Amino acid sequence: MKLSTKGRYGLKAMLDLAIHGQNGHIALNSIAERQHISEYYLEQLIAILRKAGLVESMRGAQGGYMLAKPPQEITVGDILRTLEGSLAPVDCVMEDKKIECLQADYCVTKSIWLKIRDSINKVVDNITLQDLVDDYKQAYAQATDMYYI
Amino acid sequence: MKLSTKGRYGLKAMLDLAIHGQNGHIALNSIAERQHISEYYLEQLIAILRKAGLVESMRGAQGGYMLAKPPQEITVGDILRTLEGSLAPVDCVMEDKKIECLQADYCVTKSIWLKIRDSINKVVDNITLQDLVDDYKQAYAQATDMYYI
DNA sequence: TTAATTCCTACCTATTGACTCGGCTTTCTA
DNA sequence: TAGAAAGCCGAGTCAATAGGTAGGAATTAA
Repeated sequence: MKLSTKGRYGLKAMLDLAIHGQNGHIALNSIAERQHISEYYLEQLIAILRKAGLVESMRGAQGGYMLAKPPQEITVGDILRTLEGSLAPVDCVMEDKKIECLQADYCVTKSIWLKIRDSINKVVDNITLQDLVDDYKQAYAQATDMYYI
Repeated sequence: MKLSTKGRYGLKAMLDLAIHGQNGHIALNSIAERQHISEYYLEQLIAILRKAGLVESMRGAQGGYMLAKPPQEITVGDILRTLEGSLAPVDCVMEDKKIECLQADYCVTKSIWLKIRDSINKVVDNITLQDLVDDYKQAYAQATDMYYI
């Protein structure tokens, strides 16, 4: 029941963009450096976020990435589900599942998995990037660098 | 963020014991057969549950397993945490973690992970095996077999 | 034109999940 | 008291996945 680095790194990168990318694009390598993430690996993660419409890119010199929407319109849930897939604890209660379980009507544990899924979604859908930016600014009122996310 | 088969199979086995093991011990192979789980694999899982004090065993002919406590005193959380470890989404908020994260005071995402962990625990700690037995009996009022857990 | 940057695809490697197996020990029962 | 029926234990296997590397093509500002 662990989140992978995809979700954690991706959230770090998005928060980095929310903090440092208010005007103009940010190069991937500067995000990777600040957040101590492999640049090559982050490249793959941010491609997923781009295809999901959460970040915008600009190619070429002075290019980079920025948030596609204001940070108060991007939730932690958007980011985590984009990178991790459904946060359901078992496949049978994934939001986007194709095949309905034949035993669903008789299954007594399905309700447990549903409750877990919904409680996780409730948490992550009620925290926006702006909330995290605010927390960050409060914690670092006098600091200059952001290492700790 | 998926539960492994350890947690799912273990819960199935415990529910099987709660339903079929009211008087006397149940042989592992009969649980495995009813629940469609590899007997050899289940052996390893039930060993963990035994060491955690959730089931009791009896060796030798006519031996087997039974719940160590009444089903209303065993929660889904007890079972899942025994088999999966902490249900925390990241290591830094595991209940039993040894090393305190040095950046904990400054970390803005830690509060997210804590909320997720606590919301999962709240769900699973408030469902007992007896609750599941009741659900099962209601769903199967007229059925004889239990395949679907 | 060139340097900086994203985009895309393929590849690698260690770890883990999910079993499988063999042999030993214990205990009931005939 | 022998033998069958169970649990106990440790090792081995195999495929999938996580996490990361790498190379080169395309794009764009200066």
